[in-house]
Amino acid sequence: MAHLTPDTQERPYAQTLSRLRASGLRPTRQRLALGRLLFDGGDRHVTAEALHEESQKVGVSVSLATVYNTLHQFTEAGLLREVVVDSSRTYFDTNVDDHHHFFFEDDGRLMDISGEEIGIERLPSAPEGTDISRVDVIVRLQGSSQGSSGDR
Amino acid sequence: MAHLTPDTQERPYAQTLSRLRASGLRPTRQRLALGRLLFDGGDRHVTAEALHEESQKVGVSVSLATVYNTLHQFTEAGLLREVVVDSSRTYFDTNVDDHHHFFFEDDGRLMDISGEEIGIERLPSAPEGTDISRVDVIVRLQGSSQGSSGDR
DNA sequence: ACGCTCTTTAGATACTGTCTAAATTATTGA
DNA sequence: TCAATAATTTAGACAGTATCTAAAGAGCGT
Repeated sequence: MAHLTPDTQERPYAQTLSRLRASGLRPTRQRLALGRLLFDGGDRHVTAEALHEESQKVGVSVSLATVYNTLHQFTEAGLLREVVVDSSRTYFDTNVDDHHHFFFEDDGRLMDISGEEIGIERLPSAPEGTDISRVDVIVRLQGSSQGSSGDR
Repeated sequence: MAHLTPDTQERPYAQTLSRLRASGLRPTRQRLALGRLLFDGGDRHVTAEALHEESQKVGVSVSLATVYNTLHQFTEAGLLREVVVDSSRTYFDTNVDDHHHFFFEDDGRLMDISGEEIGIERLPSAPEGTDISRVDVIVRLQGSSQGSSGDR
């Protein structure tokens, strides 16, 4: 539990660099830049499009295809987790610990619910021949009256 | 609880007809046909594409646009529920009671988990200014070794 | 049957995401 | 350091799901 090393301030790419190495991914300019955006400064929920835009704003030129590639590679490497809450967008979560989500239906935002904050009892056993790969709990919310961050 | 009137055999469209009337939707040929496919014979999980194909197989000509329209209208009317488990497809569930789902990741099938079979404790309260519209629990499964019904 | 309104429809359009083949970049060994 | 090799990036084509448009068709009250 608890977050990993946040030596963020000092050597910006150190964290991402070691993660890439551990996953056998070459530390390219693009992956380092995206990794920095993703992993520096707390948990995040991003879509490919959003991350792509963000990287452009920060002045890093990365193609959309690479953003998709990278997000999937990071996911395979266990650095990210896919969250399915909206059938038109795929979200990636930098928090890969056991946890669940609030989903603000009004503006498409996600918020973590830590694994301890929620409990499931009487989970039925998996059908013959299958194994449970994950249990997702999504608490859908409506009526957000805060015109906060993410716009649409 | 328990399912609603299954006088299915006798007057095939009676059930759909009354549902349409109750929702203020005109009982058109298309809606009746789709309603029959959906509501006769137990709970179902369908995608728009699948329902479209199915209607063609049964010899009912319905455009894809109409299938989408109808599924959404039925959902608004509370006759169907949308289930989000896969970011590339939208599933519609004819079971609108409180319940959850098994999702077979291998073949994209869904299976209901009744509301009683699962229990949630310690649900965190909704953030300021929001209300919980629904809580979805998705139990993702892998390794189905049964080449049963739905193929892909 | 008439007319008003709701529905349906084909086809265009939008959008997310993937694929391809060529150019670029990282890595390795000399 | 340099070239050879392999991984990576990229633009643009492509695929799939879903929506939109405007015109034709069908239900319903009178």
